[in-house]
Amino acid sequence: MVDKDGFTIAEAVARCGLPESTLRYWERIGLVRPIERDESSRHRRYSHDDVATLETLANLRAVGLSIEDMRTYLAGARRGDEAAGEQRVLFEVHARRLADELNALELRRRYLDLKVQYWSAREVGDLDKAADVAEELGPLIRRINPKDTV
Amino acid sequence: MVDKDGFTIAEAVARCGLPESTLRYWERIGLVRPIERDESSRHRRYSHDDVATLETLANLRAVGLSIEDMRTYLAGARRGDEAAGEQRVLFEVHARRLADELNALELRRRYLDLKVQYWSAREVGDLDKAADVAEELGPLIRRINPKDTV
DNA sequence: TCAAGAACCTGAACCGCTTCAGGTCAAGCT
DNA sequence: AGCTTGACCTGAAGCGGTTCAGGTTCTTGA
Repeated sequence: MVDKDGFTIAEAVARCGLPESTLRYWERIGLVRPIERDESSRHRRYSHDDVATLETLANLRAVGLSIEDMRTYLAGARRGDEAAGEQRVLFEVHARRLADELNALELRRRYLDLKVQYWSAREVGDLDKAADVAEELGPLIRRINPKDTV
Repeated sequence: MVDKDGFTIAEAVARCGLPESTLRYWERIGLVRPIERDESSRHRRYSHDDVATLETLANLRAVGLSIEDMRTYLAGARRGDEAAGEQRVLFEVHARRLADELNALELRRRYLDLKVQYWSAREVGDLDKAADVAEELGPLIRRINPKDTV
């Protein structure tokens, strides 16, 4: 703890919650600008600013933005109010996508619950119940995977 | 429509809803057994059984099973009642995982909604509202990404 | 019957990372 | 000074597919 003029990669990881490998990868592909290096060791030294960016990107990734969308967002954030409309649209699109995913996920959870019940019934040899559950599965499957017509 | 002793890959796709590329990929890695070929053209001909397996796998993939889990499942399904306990556990694990994902997704949706509100406020120059929304974002971010301490 | 276009084929490259192998560097113990 | 341990480095390969390039084969309609 001598100079303290930058965070090590481990410290950056502790702050943004992303794996080291991802930090290196994002730098490699130019999503974040090249990180300064310690003169002697050539190890990365993250600035406060770098870490703030990573924190934001971590959230954006968590909600499902693609690399390209994150690039777009960063560019828009740099332009400020001028790009506010585009930023709003970007987030609206993803909010919408997430709402859809939420519905799909709820169905899938029900499907898995039924699968548990089905194999549970077979486990204890209750074939009547197994048949009942299998019948419940049919209509659900069609809603999960509409192409599945069986 | 001469012989009708098997489905073409396009027909299989229509039934299971998976992309062609995935069908070829799963065959390549041995998740599904090698599909019979038409003698003259070498094109794949899927049996009824093949298609039924693909339909099931499509559902399992949709709910998030890994390739390895799907292999395990197929092996268990072949063993029948004897493996019922293992199958139940497999599905319980995934049902649990999905329930957790559902909670996380709900939080993320709220995060995106706030992001929309934030940029919407900036778009119309309502800085007070933008600041209010930004303040609401803080605690939410900590719940989405606990490592994010800013 | 022959040419065009659709459907299919394979192998390789790409995506967004993660993992692994093999090597460098800094700090602490002996 | 030498040695170990741990953090860090790079480049390459792996994962689960998807996409693309380049080449057959099937179908169809003029």
